[in-house]
Amino acid sequence: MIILDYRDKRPLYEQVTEKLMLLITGGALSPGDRMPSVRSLALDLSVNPNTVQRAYAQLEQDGYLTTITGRGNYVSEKKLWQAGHENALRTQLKEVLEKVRDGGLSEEGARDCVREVYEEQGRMRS
Amino acid sequence: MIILDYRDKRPLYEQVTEKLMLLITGGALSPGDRMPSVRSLALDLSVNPNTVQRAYAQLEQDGYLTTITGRGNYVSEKKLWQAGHENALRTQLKEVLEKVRDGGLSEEGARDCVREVYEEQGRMRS
DNA sequence: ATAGTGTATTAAATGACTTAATACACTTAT
DNA sequence: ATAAGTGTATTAAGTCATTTAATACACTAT
Repeated sequence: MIILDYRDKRPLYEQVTEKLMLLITGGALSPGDRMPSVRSLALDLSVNPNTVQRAYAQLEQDGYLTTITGRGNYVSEKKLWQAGHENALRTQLKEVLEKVRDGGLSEEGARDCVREVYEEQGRMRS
Repeated sequence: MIILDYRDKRPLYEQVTEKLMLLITGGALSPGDRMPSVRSLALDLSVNPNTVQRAYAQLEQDGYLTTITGRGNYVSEKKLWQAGHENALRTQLKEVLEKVRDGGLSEEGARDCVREVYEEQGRMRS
């Protein structure tokens, strides 16, 4: 379900959080779907239950999951995370744009990057 | 000369490296200019000399500084870092673009962000 | 010679992350 | 009711990168 990258400098719980989020927003997991239990996912990833717990807690905080004690974690309705997700993406992009803009990259240069990256997506679909 | 942000999660040496780099690429420091000594900058920033040394070493590695043992660190000629700098900015931007693209942000959404951020720059100039 | 450079090394302190071992309350199925 | 499986919380220990501290050495300029 998930593959962890131990060369990545980011903490494990952050990787788990991000990958699960992508499975949800990408539609691989649908609203109402039950998530694997904290313990079982920890076993799958060869990771401590606390680490998975931390990821689940973050995902619930951000509206992607709804937790029911004793039952499990369930993917939330789209309306609960859609807006926040879109906003987070834009904020993330803008922060880097401000950084590279201050670093001297021209608006044209930035547009080039956008074009290249989204052309790349086109190739992936074919 | 530099103000450190202790709320920033990134290590100090990384902040110092980035800020000095911006002073160089931004033209506040010109090729040939002598940098403050490792010890004096460390005093200025209330930071350990090792931390400054690490920043200087990174800047030399990336071509922004030329080090002469016993004399000091000097801002390198533009040709030594110009290309690498431009490339680093593009790579940095592209990595985030791929991330938000995979997260579901449309190409139009990305273009909006570019427009907004560079409009912001226009306002700063006035 | 003396003072100021960059550089290197070793030791200790700090803090975030991770693992480990439990424990408890709740829900479901038997 | 009992047992198994949930989420949740706590405490302790270990790991690792970062940072500080204290030196030491080679080089350069005055």
